[in-house]
Amino acid sequence: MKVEEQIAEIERGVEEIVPESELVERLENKPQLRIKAGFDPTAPDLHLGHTVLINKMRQFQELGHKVVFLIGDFTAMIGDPSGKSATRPPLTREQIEVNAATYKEQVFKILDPERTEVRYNSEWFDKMGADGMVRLAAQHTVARMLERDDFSKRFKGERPISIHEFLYPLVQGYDSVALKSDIELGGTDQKFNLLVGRELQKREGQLPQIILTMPLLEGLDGVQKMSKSLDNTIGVTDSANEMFGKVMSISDKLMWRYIELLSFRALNDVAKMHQQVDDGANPRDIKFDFALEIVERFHDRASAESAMQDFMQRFQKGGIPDDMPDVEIGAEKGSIPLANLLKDAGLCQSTSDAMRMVKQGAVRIDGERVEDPKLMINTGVGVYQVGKRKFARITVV
RNA sequence: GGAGGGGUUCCCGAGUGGCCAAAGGGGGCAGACUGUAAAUCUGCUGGCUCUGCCUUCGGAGGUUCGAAUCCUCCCCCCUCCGCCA
Repeated sequence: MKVEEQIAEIERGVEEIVPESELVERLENKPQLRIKAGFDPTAPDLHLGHTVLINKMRQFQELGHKVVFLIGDFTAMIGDPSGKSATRPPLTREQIEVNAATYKEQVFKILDPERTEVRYNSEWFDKMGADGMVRLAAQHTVARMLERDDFSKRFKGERPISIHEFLYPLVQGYDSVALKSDIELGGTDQKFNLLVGRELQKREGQLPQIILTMPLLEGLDGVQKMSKSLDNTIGVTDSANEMFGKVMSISDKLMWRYIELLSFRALNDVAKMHQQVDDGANPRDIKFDFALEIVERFHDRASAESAMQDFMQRFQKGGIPDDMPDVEIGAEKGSIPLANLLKDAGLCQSTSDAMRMVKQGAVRIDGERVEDPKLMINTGVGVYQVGKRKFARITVV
């Protein structure tokens, strides 16, 4: 593929390329580039936000380049200070290994294993030793470190910065030296760390990597970045039904952002979708297509279609889903008040909550709305529903 | 070390003796409507054996008929000054 064509593909969705001129040059001179992207195995689960970067890696693979999936098992022990004011608790070796294994498994749903090199940065750091670390630390000045926004804010604000936090960018930068990367991908919050990599490579006499930053994906709320702690994620291990529903729940506006960063559809396809909506098409149908694409990526086509069927059944027709949890609840006197039953079955958080739900008209038994929370339920089976999303087949014994 | 400010329900944040399970906002949930778990509107949002009762406002005591609100001690956070350099 011609360099100009590659550039157009590479720029898709990207926040910033530093410096762009070098990218052109590098592509012209070297047919297969080494693309590095590092991940700290600090949390066990990946979500769609993480996949923005992985999608970009895949794109490079499709253009014929070599991707290095770097697992920061050494770095995980430091904890990335980017944008943070608090220190993370250190992880044990075992936790890191478990997380890393999960990452690999998930990531290859997107990446081509043939064109991926999986590396661990403990490979070189375990051997480096204290003297090596000191030499590395000598490569950078405190003044340069303090150029970083979060550090300088903390410094000016007289908040603590631990010495080891200064090491993080250096360590990440050294990874680029060890891997001889041509390009490093990262989120916009990683820009400083990525630039340190360039710096260190220059000092080592290597051609400095070009850095390419990707935006941080907004979470389901549409405002804050997708993050487990904000509980606004779509996890790559979410069930097909859950994933489909979550995609359908994003607003019509946010949908375009997701499509831009997560869909593999060609750019002119996306332009067509915009046109269709402008011409009066229902954005819901665009979302259906997109949800199918995403669910298929992490499950398979059949599950995606069945998730769509289930979604329509439940929300468009107000029907009852095919599979739901079966619960058995014991009633000591042969009957049990409805509110208590709902709590015991896990459909409501507390009996007070159950009372509220019933009063608000959210509870149905076998499709019939009930209004009395104190209704005594006798032994037998029934399909209980709280709201549109929570169902259980409850057997009272 | 000195002076001051602050810790409130999931989060932010009001409340300075009773009308406070605690304003307002956010988030969440539910209902209506719809084109979807979009948007919009409305309601709910500590627990329970639920027209009543119980527990909650950093912690422990105390004053009072009655305390998130007053007093005492303790813990934690922030600001300014000093010490140090």
